[in-house]
Amino acid sequence: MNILEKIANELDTFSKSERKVAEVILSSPSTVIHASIAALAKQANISEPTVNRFCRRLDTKGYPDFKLHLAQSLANGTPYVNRHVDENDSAEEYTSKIFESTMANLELARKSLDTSTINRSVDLLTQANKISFFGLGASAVVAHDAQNKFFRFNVPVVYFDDILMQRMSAINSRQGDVVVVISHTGRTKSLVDVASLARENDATVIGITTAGTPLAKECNIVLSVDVAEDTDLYMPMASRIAQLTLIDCLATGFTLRRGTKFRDNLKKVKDSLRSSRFERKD
Amino acid sequence: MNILEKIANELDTFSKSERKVAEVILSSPSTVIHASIAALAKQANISEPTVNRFCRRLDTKGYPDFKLHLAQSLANGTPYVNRHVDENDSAEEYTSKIFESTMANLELARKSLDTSTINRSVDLLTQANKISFFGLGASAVVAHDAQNKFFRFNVPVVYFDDILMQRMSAINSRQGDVVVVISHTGRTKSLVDVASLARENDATVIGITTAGTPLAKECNIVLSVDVAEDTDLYMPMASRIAQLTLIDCLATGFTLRRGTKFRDNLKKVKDSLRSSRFERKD
DNA sequence: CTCTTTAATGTAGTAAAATTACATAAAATC
DNA sequence: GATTTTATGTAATTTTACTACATTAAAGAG
Repeated sequence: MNILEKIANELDTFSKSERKVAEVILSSPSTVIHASIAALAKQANISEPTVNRFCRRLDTKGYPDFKLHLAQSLANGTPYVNRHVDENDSAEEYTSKIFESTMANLELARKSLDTSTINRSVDLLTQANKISFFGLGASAVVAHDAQNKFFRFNVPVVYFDDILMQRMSAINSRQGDVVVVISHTGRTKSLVDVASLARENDATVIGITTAGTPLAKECNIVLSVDVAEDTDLYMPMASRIAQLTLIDCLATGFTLRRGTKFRDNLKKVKDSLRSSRFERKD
Repeated sequence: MNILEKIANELDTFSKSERKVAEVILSSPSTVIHASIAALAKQANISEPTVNRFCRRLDTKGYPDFKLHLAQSLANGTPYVNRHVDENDSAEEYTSKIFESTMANLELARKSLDTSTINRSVDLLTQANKISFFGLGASAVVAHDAQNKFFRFNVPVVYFDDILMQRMSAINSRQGDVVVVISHTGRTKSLVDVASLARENDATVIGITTAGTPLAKECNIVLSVDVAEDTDLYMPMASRIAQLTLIDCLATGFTLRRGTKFRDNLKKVKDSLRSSRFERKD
């Protein structure tokens, strides 16, 4: 609970002197956070230890700690939460809600991610002869993005959002190839099949999906991304953003593993685009 | 401005020792607010007065005052800041940094977005006879995602990441069509051409790009998304996430504008996928 | 009402934390 | 390579917070 509210609540459990301090604090908390214990004691016409005792009574370590709590109360923190868009929301409102829930979900996803698994995946990706990214629907977008990133690394990389191409590609895979299968639900039959086909052909299968799903069971490694389901809008939103950010992590891990020289190469790739662009005038 | 963001922003104006303090603070701000100046100095391997000077440089009265500001920043929503990935980062570290900068950039993007422009764009999209999404490279991914979303709305929607198809499609557009052109830099020549062609053919052109760029000048409406440039890694990361979230907003605005009955339809679309999936057992 | 007990508050001293002044080292400039 | 400027550290000082103890006020028992 907010410490200011707490003071207001417990006002009648305080002793006479403590109440004096409370009054001063409640009347201008923003002044108090910049005052020393002596200044506050003087303003409330009580002694310094009384202020100190007052702070302890409120479950803080002492006066400085109390001021910290007070400062936080004043900043009226609204942490990002998953607020659902409402029927009558204005553009302002639904924009805020969407951005905030996206952030809240990224936070969630980050906490659920296992970095050692990311590390192992990066290992496999750097050693791969060929990398394939498969997804359907919203996850196709993620696969598409992954291709765009890994393509820059000058490694053989393909992406398919077509079931038949995915199957053919999976059947043609071999030891040393890495197949990344992306599906939030982890229940899309054809993708589960593709994962299983790829494994039968000795490819390493990395799944970007939810843990415990049929797809997860077919994979060598599962990168599970937990997000709150966006059930209200009937289309994938936060899940794919989390997946894309995970792709960023894999790509970044890849470049770090490859060392400095490799990154100079990336710069070249970027620079090669220059002639297709209008010059910057500033 | 939030003091954490400020530290992150001014990171390169700091001296060697000051940067050490900054790193420690950024990596776990919530610990710092409970630490004494001596403890912080020790952790950063520098002397106490250096910490003090660091605090003053950030326009605070001294260390205790600095902690107060820090506490407020932490309460104030995001402790997320844009930290660059470092050469020797572990998987744990770069994952955190990437997720956090993505969140920080989403926050930035949200602030820079003009909701009335979003509202106008939604107006145009709901009234459009046909919607086209064009992008190249990383922005092609965004266009791809947009198609995936708007397709569910049962409106004529196309997406191209092929210059020729984009041109042909632009030339065939007409009054009442909406063309959404996506480019973070806003300087990709062929996309600027496409925007211009579409306008010559009386289509309405919405640009998802940075304000003031050549592309922005060719558009009827510009949805500008400001993010800190991710110059260090030579590939687009945060910018496309912000663009995708903007697409979510447009799609959400679209469904809200269309009313309840329309959303029942969305549910049908989602349900139609069921037979392609394994049943959930729980 | 007075004595005893308990709780509340204050005083003075102590410890800890932050800051200052100065010295030294490192970097930048000539 | 010398000189100036800037950055950093050491040690002393000051400020701030806290502790132990003393005093006072309040509550309860006879």
